[in-house]
Amino acid sequence: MSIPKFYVRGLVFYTDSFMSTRMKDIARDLGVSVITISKVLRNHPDVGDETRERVLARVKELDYRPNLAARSLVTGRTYLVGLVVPDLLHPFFAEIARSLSEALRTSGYYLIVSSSDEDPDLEEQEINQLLARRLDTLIIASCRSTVELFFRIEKQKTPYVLIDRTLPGLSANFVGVDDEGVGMLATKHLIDVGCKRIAHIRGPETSPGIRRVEGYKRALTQSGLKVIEDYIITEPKGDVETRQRGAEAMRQLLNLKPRPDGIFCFNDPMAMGAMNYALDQGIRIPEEIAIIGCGNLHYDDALSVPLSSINQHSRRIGQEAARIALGILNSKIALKPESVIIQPELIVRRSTQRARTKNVPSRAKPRL
Amino acid sequence: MSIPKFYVRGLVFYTDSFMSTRMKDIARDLGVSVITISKVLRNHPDVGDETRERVLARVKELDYRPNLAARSLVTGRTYLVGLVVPDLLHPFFAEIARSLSEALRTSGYYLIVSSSDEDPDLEEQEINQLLARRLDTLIIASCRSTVELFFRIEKQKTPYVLIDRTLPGLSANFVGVDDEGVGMLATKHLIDVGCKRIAHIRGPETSPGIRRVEGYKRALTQSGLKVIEDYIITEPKGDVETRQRGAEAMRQLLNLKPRPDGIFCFNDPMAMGAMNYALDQGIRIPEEIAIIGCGNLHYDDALSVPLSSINQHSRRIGQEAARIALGILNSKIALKPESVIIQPELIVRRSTQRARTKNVPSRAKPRL
DNA sequence: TTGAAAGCGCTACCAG
DNA sequence: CTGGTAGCGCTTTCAA
Repeated sequence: MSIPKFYVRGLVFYTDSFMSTRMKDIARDLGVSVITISKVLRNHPDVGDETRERVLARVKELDYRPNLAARSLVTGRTYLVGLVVPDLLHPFFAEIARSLSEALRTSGYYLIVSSSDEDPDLEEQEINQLLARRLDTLIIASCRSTVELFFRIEKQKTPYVLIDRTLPGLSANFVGVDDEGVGMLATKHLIDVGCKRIAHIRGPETSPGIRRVEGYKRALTQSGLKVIEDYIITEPKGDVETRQRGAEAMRQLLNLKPRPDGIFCFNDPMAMGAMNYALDQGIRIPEEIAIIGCGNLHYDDALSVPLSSINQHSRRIGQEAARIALGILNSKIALKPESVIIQPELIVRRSTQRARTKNVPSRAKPRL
Repeated sequence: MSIPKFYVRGLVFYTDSFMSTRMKDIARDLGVSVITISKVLRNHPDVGDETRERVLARVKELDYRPNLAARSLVTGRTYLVGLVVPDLLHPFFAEIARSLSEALRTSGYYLIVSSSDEDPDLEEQEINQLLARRLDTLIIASCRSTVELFFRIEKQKTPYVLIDRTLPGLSANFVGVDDEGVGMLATKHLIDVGCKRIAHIRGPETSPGIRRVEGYKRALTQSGLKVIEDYIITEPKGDVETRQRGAEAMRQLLNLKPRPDGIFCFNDPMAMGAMNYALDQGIRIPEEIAIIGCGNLHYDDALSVPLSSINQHSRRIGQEAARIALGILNSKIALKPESVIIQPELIVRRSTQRARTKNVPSRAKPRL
């Protein structure tokens, strides 16, 4: 790189390579100013028709695209929204990523995704990176248990929306399902189908894990059933490697006396793991043990025993998060934090369909 | 914004808000030059220990992070890699995204993902965006059938790696499975378990779809079986809404006389759809019809009839793509395009386990 | 309708 | 070891 700059530029012009085109090059070619090019590219009205035509022609010819990093530097906007999730492979988050990306794209925003692997330190690193890149908004399904990081985000004036998980003591934009409702809905359903000894394989110490347990307990209490702590199995990393954890939890539950006859699992993969383990032990589902999960994943109805579940409406979570994010970005004034709580929906399949059923909502449609 | 700039900056200093910190601010506070700050932040050795300490202290105190957009503008590097896939929800691509992101992160690169929804025009738009952002590399599972777009990428001097799908007439970096091998492996397996009339629900007109058909035909021919065109069902968008398509294809196949007794499906969701439809019609699997898919998705062994499949090693695809991308980024000279062809692996489960089995490789491990 | 001047926040280069 | 000068590619403001 000891070649003087102007010489390099000279080469560009003749060899059509090495460095990429800039507005300056087009301006020189056409004998107009850089500003004019800039205006044309942003559809600014202050340009004569003929000039505009000529510019567009040359832009097309060179397949020119303005450098967005340079633009960002001036405008302070990156048109980039960051999404931080614990695990992209988890269909729940993949679906959110998908709907979010779709919704943002129509407004010209792009999504940059990162995975925290359910590790609070990694999450912090990722968020630091995203902050350094000056993203316009962050959308976060956080695995942190303290609010300090979020205060730091606020200090940088980067708007953010929490999804799926809230933090106590944090007044922020939030979109998620009513998790206590999830716990109640699932547990009440097990009670309705005649289960007497209902266990819960719970999730991690994030808000969904905590609230679903609360809902579970509340449903039991309301129906006059006792909460038995042995029936609550804790699986620390609820959204990672869940099938093995579900199986292990089921192993523990099967050793209890009396054995539970209904299990509400934190999520579907966990329920799948638990169910397979039980089936492998020769236990009949739902006759001996009824099982319900959460997430309503798309393969639930193709399982060896189709799995009852709670629909969390992940698609809507992404859409609502996008709506809030765009609202903030289009508003010149600071908006009050908004909370969108989505109501869960019970989906009944065979894994909870027992003889003594009463009060069961209409069946899920036959598969396909 | 009619407040004079210096006044605004003055406010910053006292109110700790409104605009974000810059190197200039820290330099002023400490009475050193901006350059010194920059050097400290990039671990440049040319800084005295005491100065370095003071800078780091202030940086920490202010929770300062350099503006990466500004840095990019100077260095010409964004430390951003773009991934373009047809569908993030598809576990195959989600897994690739995951492993890719993991591998890149350890070298300081970040991943920006976009979904093309299996739409060539959308894919082009997405790629244009990514090019405008001057990403350091692009990783693309393309749904395009012409190479013109890729020549344009090459003109911008943006290195790229194709994954999963190649294009005829394009000499580019590529990582993917040996798709003809996939077709042969699956079809041969069906032949080995005694199937005589083997159908194929094929994928789209991208290289995996095309090559798998070729492998299917070749396996038939090699075993002295005739290729019957009616037994090949075409499903245009193979990686989108696949279950419905699988079911529909199965409906067509069941109407044929004689009915096929073995089906190789382009991917697992399609196989799931096909299998469920057949089961709902009262057909016994694998006794009446054996089914094999491709992808070896994580729920395959929990299905009502556990699904035989071909493992495509998506994790490795991500890792290899990352390796190639990093190789390009760390090399000062232009490298020759590299091709990594991963060998597929047969996973046998119940959906192809028939009485007349011969020559069947060892069973998949019992679930969990 | 057009464009000159100024500057976004940072780093490369080279002189001291 | 330190820092001044110059400039990355673009937009903003305002004058012509």
